[in-house]
Amino acid sequence: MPELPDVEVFKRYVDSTALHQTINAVSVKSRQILRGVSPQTLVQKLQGHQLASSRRHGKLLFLQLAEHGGSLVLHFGMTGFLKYCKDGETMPPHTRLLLGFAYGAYLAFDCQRMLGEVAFAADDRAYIKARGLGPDALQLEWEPFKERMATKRNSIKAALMDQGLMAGIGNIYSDEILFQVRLHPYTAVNKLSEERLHQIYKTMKAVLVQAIQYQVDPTRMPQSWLLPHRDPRGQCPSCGEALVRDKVNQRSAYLCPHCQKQNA
DNA sequence: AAAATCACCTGTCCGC
DNA sequence: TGCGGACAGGTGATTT
Repeated sequence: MPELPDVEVFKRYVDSTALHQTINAVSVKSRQILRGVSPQTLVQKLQGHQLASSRRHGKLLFLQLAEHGGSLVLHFGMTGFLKYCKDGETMPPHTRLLLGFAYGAYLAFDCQRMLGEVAFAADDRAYIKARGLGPDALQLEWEPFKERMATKRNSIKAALMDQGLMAGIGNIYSDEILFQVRLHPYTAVNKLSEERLHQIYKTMKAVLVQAIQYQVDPTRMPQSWLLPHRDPRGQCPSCGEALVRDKVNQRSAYLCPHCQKQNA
């Protein structure tokens, strides 16, 4: 679930629910998801403070404390999500971190597979740099996009998902972008014309922006998109041919063998 | 230096 | 019905 559009939806969810409330309880349910911070330190940094603002970079969500107090950093792995629970609502089943607010509400970070991470950053920019992340995919301009792609020789799908090149795109949305530009995921980046690369860039932006507008819900997305059909038994919404599941970088890549030819 | 491979977790679904 | 294995929208460390 949690690629750039998903995390953006999480950000807006937090913005509309959990900001500007004093945190009066911090509960680490699974130490294992903490990255580079002890439970004690996390409690000390958060307890008695408020989440003042939020910022997303790629798939990372920074929940910023007021007055240079640093940020709680959330990475959602493959199964992470947030749930703001009002008084009486039960927390989700795999809650790993729980922030309790006044009046009984709380914010739960649920992460079934434990591949998510909770960290603390004194400085967001420094943290992003230390993690080796490239620019956010929605902030990246065409020229730097082109220059960064020019250093790559591997497949276009792997390049789109390379978080060091740019941050935010994962397996699902790389498939969607490549479907919409009718390009085979194996295609080598250095075989692409500048014109083709520009199409990819424009499509990437459009897909990410629209996915957020659709609340990352495939049932709201146009039937002409790949996502609503991205299933082993799915059919291409353009030509009706059966979709194929292939492997790129150990990940499942869905594509239409008729519409997405290499060298096209 | 970049690209491929494996490892890390939990839960579900598929095929024999 | 039962069980092993593949698979799931993540990344990091290690090897090539």
